[in-house]
Parts: sequence; structure tokens; C-alpha cells
Amino acid sequence: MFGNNKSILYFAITLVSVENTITKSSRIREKRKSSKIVKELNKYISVDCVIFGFDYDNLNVLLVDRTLNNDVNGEVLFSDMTLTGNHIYEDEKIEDAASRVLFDLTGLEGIYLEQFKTFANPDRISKPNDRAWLLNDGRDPNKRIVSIGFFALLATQDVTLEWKGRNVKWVPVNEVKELAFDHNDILDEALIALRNKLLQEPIGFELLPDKFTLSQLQKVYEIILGTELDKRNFRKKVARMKYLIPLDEKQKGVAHKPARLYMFSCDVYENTRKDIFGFIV
Amino acid sequence: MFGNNKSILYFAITLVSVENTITKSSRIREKRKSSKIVKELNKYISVDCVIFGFDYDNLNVLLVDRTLNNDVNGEVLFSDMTLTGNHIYEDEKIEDAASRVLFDLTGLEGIYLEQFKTFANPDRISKPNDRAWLLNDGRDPNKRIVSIGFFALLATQDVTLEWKGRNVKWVPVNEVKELAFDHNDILDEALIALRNKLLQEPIGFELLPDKFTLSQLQKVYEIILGTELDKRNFRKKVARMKYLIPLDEKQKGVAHKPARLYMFSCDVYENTRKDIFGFIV
DNA sequence: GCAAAAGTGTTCGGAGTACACCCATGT
DNA sequence: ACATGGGTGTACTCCGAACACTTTTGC
Repeated sequence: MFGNNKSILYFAITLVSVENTITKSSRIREKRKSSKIVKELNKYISVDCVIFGFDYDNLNVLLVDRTLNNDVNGEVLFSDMTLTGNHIYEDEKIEDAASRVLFDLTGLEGIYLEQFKTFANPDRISKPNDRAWLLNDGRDPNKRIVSIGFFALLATQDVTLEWKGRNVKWVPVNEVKELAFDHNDILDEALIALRNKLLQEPIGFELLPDKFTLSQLQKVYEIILGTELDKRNFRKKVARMKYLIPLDEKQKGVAHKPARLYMFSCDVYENTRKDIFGFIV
Repeated sequence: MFGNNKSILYFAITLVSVENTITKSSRIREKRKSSKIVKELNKYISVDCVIFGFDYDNLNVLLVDRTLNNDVNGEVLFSDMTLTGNHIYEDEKIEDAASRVLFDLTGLEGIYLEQFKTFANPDRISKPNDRAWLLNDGRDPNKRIVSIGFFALLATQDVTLEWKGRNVKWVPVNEVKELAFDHNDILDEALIALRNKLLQEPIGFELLPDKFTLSQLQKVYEIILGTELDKRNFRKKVARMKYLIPLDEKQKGVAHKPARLYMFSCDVYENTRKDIFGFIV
């Protein structure tokens, strides 16, 4: 852009031997209950996590059933869905709170997580269902609740869900109906942030298993950006990204020519990224 | 990027006649005190505004003197600086609170303002000076304070400062010393957000008067991105941006060939931008 | 053998980059 | 007259865009 010397948007590449690279931090797959000591919860600050999961066909978001029953006769007053979120402990960092929500749901740590926007307008809890829900939960629906929005990226298949007995499920983002509170707004903003981030940094692989094929990666870009990409051009571009490392390993059990697997090298990426930043600043 | 059809990062241009364009909303220069009715302030939610001002030589940030005196003998306990910020009224939207801070300081409305990150970790008010300051102000330094960070862009020359008798001043961003609370972190993050935004959307002109020269605009990019740009290449690029409209007007009173003035057409920009978004989504 | 996705090369246009001189004004 | 910043064109390279056929596997 605008350039003298090297373009700022382009990535200078230095070669790093493949043996010295490290993939993204391996995830803890074993599940255990959150071992947090019970401390005071702040009822008016919450983190909301927009958890995106990709299943090779759709971009999904993780939603939680919210059903309010009549105390007396158990009649269902309403039933809808919310994003995943929770309140924070008084001495907890907000990033830790977001990681905790994610861990409680999925048993995974080291997931890509990014703060994208905060929602704190007074009218975000004005709908009758939301007010009833808060009252039932012992909260004051007239008090402002600050929600700090994070989005997380993971491969749907890496996860089996559980969350405190509540029903959670994956919903394709374009099939999401009306959600609780202002969660539709939060989801929309998360999608915008995700798109912008995807155009700026290579985070697409975060939605895939550690080893993935180029077609899978291409599909990530196509679905999030809502466009179709040319296979040959895409692969030429990937060839320039030295941090996407081809493995001597192929897909198995597919009814067609098996594709080569690739992995992302965080190490190579960080090294090459430093060069640009040193140049800009 | 990755392309089939048209590149997503490039701006499709449609021609719009200059007569139909509107510049950015004209700013109210007349000063008046904020006419807000006094309502309850929420002492634990604040907006912090990183107000950037450009003066053709430096990118500056607006800082406020913070001096704590001993109640008894008036001795100065410490003196440092903070970003501009304030608490929010219970029924106020956060964007409105940020606009209000900006208006109280500068008397300007319609300024470019963007939420960029929220700071809410419990250790952000751990420094002794900060704790003393909060105590003196009747607040509990052990309670978490959520600060929603905004940054604002304006031309230093468009503003004469006043803020409730407190001393405010412009400081070049690379001469900022240690600030109160975690305001150095907030400033750093604001700079990163500003850089990213500048690479993504044409907001450079927000740091300039309504009518500006191309050299001034170039300097905005050079200083914020920390790089040098070639004059001819920059001008070729600008020629492609149809929303930067050359005027039949020149600089006056300069001791060299007077430069042509340009303005930004928000109208043209929005129209051309729709084309791309319609294409992506 | 057939269905299904993997994999591969070339041409064209446009943008990024590097580079040097004359012009209009105020003092 | 001179100092100061304004304003302009060309050549090269690289990337983005468009486009079609062969290969390998499972069934």
C-alpha cells in the first residue's frame, strides 16, 4: 500500500527449517470439571463467548437452550437460546473468565480467543423474556450489565459438549433465529470481527484440526468471506505462506484421491511477522 | 486476496458527480457546557477516550494533569497525567458517554469515535498513586473498574481546550511518559487499533481540517504507519480513490507553490463501499 | 468403470516500487 | 535570486484473476 520500500500488507518471508517448528499448542482433550475455588461473582460484568465451530460444511456457533418454567406448575413460560457466557469472579482477569467459559463447555484449553467488542447499553435487557429470566435468577433487570464479547475458533469435531446439565448445540450461523438479550447483535459483530481478522492474519486453520487439507482451508475462507475462490490461485497463494507446512501424510478412507495434509507453524509465522513489525515501527 | 472474481480488499469504484456529494458532517464549533441532567453516575464503569490530534508534524494525544494534594497542608503528594475519560450515567449509552467526554473537552460534535477495546483486569488499579487517588475521590480501590476504550480523531487546530478547570494538553505520542492506571497500555492498544483501521479504511482525513492538501494526508499515513511513502506513488493511489475530491481552491499564504485542496466525500465512499459488501455477503 | 475430489500452468491486466526534475509562491 | 514544498511520468516486477484437464482413490 502506498509504497516506498516494501508493502506493509505483504509478509516478508524468511526460511526456517521445518525441524525447528512447533505447531499450535496441543490441546488438552481430557475433560475435568473446572477446579475454580468458589469466590464472589460479579453479577453485572459478564463475558460472552461467541464460539465458532467449523465442520467442513458450515460455520456454526455454539448456543445454549434457555427455558424458563413457571415456579408453581412447571409450565414452560418461554424457551429460546443464548450465546455462551458467564459472570466473572471478583479477582479474575477477563481473558481468564473467557477461557474458563470455554473450558467448562468443551474441556479444551489453548483455544484461539479474542476480545472483539463490549456491549453495555442500558437497553440491552429490555425484552420481557430477558427481564423475567434475570428476575428468576436473582438479578435486577434495571441494572446495567456489561458484556465483554470474545470470539473463539475451533473445529467442531474436536469437541464433545457438556455444560452444567444445560443443553448446548451447534447452529449454523445463517440459521440462527432470534436470540436472548442483544445476542443477535453480538453475533453479528463477532462475524464482522472474524472476517476482518481473517483478512489480516492467518487464523483460518484455527477452525480446523491440527492436520488439514488445502481444500478444507479454502472452504474456511469461502464460507467466512462468503465468496468463491479459485483452487489454483488459492494454492499458489498458500505456497507463498511458508508457515503452512506440507506433511508427508495423506488423508485416509476417502472415496477419491487422498489429499496431502498440512499444518500451521506458529513458530515460522511469528518469526516472519517480526520482520514486518520491525520495519513498520 | 485469494482470488476469484474481484479482490475483496480492493475498492470497486463507481462514478458519482461531484455536485451530489456531501462532506463529513460539519462540526459544531460553538462551545457550550454539557446540558446533561444530573443523574446517577456508575462509579465502576467508565469510558476512556484516547483523543488523537494531528498538527502536521506529530500525532498527539490529549492528556489531563492529575495532581493529588495533601488535605491538611496542601503539599503535592504526586502529579502525573491520565487519558481523558469519565464515568457513565446509569441510563446512558456508552457511545453517548464517549461523545459527551469529547464534547465537554472540545465543544465538538460529530467527531470520529470508535470503541477499540475494554480494560477490566483487577490489577489495573494496583499502583499506590492510583489507589490514593481513588480513595480521595470516594471510590473503593479494591473494586474492579471496567474501562471501555474509545479512540477519537481530530485536527489539533480545530480545537481549543477546556475541561472543568483541569489542565489538559496535547502530547506527541512518542513523548508520553508513565501515565496513571494502565493508561499506557490503553494508549498502546489504541495506536495498534488506529494503525489497523487506517490500513483498512480511509480515515486519515479525520485527523485533518475539512479541506486539506495531499502532502498533509500523506504525512498522516507516514507518521501513523511509521514509514516513508513516495510522493508520486501516493498521489497515483489517491487518484484511484474517487471519494477524495479535488477542489478548485488552493492554499494561501505559504512561501512556496500553493497546494490544491481536497475534501473527503463520505457520500461517494459509502456508495462505492456498498458494492463491495454486496459482493462479499 | 465411474464418481469425486486432488492436483497442476499459462496468459493478461493492474498495482506496487523505484526514481529526478521543473514550477509557483513568499521573502 | 533563492528557498520551499508542489506537482508530474516511466519502466519493471509481482500479484490477482480467469480458465480446463489429468490423477488417484473407494465403491
